[in-house]
Amino acid sequence: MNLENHLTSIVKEILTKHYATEIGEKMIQFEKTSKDFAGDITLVVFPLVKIAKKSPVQVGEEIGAILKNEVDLIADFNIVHGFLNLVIANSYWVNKLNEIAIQADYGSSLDKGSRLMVEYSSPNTNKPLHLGHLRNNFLGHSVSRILEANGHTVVKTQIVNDRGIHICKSMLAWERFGEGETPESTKLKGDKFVGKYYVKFDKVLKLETASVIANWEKGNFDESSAFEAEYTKFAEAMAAKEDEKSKKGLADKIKKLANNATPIMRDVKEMLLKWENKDPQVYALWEKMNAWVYAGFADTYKAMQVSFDKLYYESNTYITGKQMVEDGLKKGIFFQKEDGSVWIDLTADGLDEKLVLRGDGTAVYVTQDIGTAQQRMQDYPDLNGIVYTVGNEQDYHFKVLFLILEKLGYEWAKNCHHLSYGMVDLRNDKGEVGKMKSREGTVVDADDLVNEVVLTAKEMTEERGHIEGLSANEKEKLYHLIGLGGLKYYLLKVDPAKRMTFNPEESVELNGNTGPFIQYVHARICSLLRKAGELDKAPIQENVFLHDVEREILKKLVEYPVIVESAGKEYSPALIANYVFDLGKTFNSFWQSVSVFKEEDLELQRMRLELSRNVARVIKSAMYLLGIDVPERM
RNA sequence: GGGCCAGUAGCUCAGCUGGAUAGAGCACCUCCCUUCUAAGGAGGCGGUCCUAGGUUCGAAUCCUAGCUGGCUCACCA
Repeated sequence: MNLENHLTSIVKEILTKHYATEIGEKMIQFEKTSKDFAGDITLVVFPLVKIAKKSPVQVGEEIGAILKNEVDLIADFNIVHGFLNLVIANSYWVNKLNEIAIQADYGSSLDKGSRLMVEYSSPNTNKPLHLGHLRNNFLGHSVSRILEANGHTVVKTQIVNDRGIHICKSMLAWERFGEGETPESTKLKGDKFVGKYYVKFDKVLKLETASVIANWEKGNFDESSAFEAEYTKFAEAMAAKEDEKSKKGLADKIKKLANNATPIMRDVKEMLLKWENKDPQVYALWEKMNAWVYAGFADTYKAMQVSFDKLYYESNTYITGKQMVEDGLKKGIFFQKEDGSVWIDLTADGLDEKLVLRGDGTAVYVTQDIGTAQQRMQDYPDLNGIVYTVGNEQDYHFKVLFLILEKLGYEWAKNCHHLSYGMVDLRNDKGEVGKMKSREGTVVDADDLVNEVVLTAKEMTEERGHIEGLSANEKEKLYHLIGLGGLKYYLLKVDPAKRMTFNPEESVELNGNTGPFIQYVHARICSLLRKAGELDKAPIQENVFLHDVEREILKKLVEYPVIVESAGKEYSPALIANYVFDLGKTFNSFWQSVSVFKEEDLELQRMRLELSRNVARVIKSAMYLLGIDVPERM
């Protein structure tokens, strides 16, 4: 039982007896003692003032005296305003250290949880991974480990977005403009190679769109008569508007219309249709280009040190989705419009009507998501829920998806959770903050960034010169461990729900609230333990003297399992990151002010080594939950 | 326009199930390596917690209204 619960029941009993009236648990509020005052835990006396009918200070004095007298655990107390600060006996903390020291997986829950699936990454196979994917991958990977630490069995997965109009775009561009070149012939990484053709398609599309609009403006609708009526409507509305915002909105609508009227768009739609009909030529092209992309992704995932247990492919699950939509249509859950498109009406739930199948019968995004969920449940019958690590621009999408699954009658729909995270903004040289835009070339490529942080780690480490004696191979591993650890920590320390600003200099920083700072604490402790040699495993005597900073460290160690639990409940690696930084900082303060080997009292020396050893264990464990390795020297 | 999210130090962020004088890191300024790794430590400077009301013994935290920024409401994914 933790200290707070333990004290709550004791205090409740004593006060009920003393004041001869029932004291509710809600009236007994504990909180951490402010570091400006002596004490380990603080009772807020305000709620008790009414019952005792005395001033807060008097009530505090009274209760403090009773507790000190009757409870061994409480060594001393002091009152500041309405706060009763309690000093817990040293022996309590020392015994806690002895308990922690013999627990194998300290911090992990002993309860058997359920089986969960965590989806993350889920890239499109038409362009390389970028900074946004890094946040996604690190989050998903870390949350998987945090859930495991909470007793769950986790299946790490992704849905590979390997089909759809966007994939056909790079295929068409390569077929038309590629002249047979390959990743091998160009020495480009496969994902980068395919991404190049996606960009090429976009360029051609823009040119064609511009020419379509130019024709329309001249009243020339030869090949796009179907668009004439709609265009005229928008154009007239635009001429009537005065303000820039409305004008721009209408201009965008015209652009979208013109997009769809371009020859290249018509061709790519035809290609998608062919693909869904398994046209052999289109299918072979698709397989070839996807293979290039997967080879590229594999390298990136390896460098990022993330992994998956099971992969799902949209190209496979969208069929299940389509079948489910057809079944749902028969059951009356969906309805069909005149043009053959299929919809679901969610207006009764405060949402809109939502398309689930296009007029030409092809699947949309949500169609395959429905199928994917169903397939996962079939593959893992004991699966209790799915966690989707996807950016917050899709909040609405997941509301819709979960609601559709519920309406289709799936019980497990209510256990699905959208782990929504904010986008990563960039800060440019001028200090302006903005989104990544591929058009402006401000997309931060995942491979480039990983290479850069590793290189910085190498330079910094060589400068320090702490690692003489390591082999070249060991050194390379260390640079990777430090660089990547720094990057992961940088992206994980922020609350997932919040959008964050990416600052290139800060992401490779080694001082302050950073991954390497924490890794360094671990390396220092390892150095200390190497010098100490074999430790005596006997429990520490409970009457040893404790410095304030040592008590602080012990309090933090005791807190660790609570942090792991709330990180699991909130799907938040940031809680772990902040905790472990705080632990490291406190330990550094101890390191600086308290010597281990100069201490003449051997029991004290033993306690300090044991304390240090367990700090290192918790750091290693917490960093593992973040997906970060810690070195023994750096 | 409807819905969702956010606004805390010069910058990046904690704190938000109401509690003490609102905390870290970076940046800037002082000190501390003959001592277990200075990728460190000790201290200083720095705040209308977006604004205005309200609830409360007590509000950065809860409620209401407004302001600012973002996302979303596609036969895109």
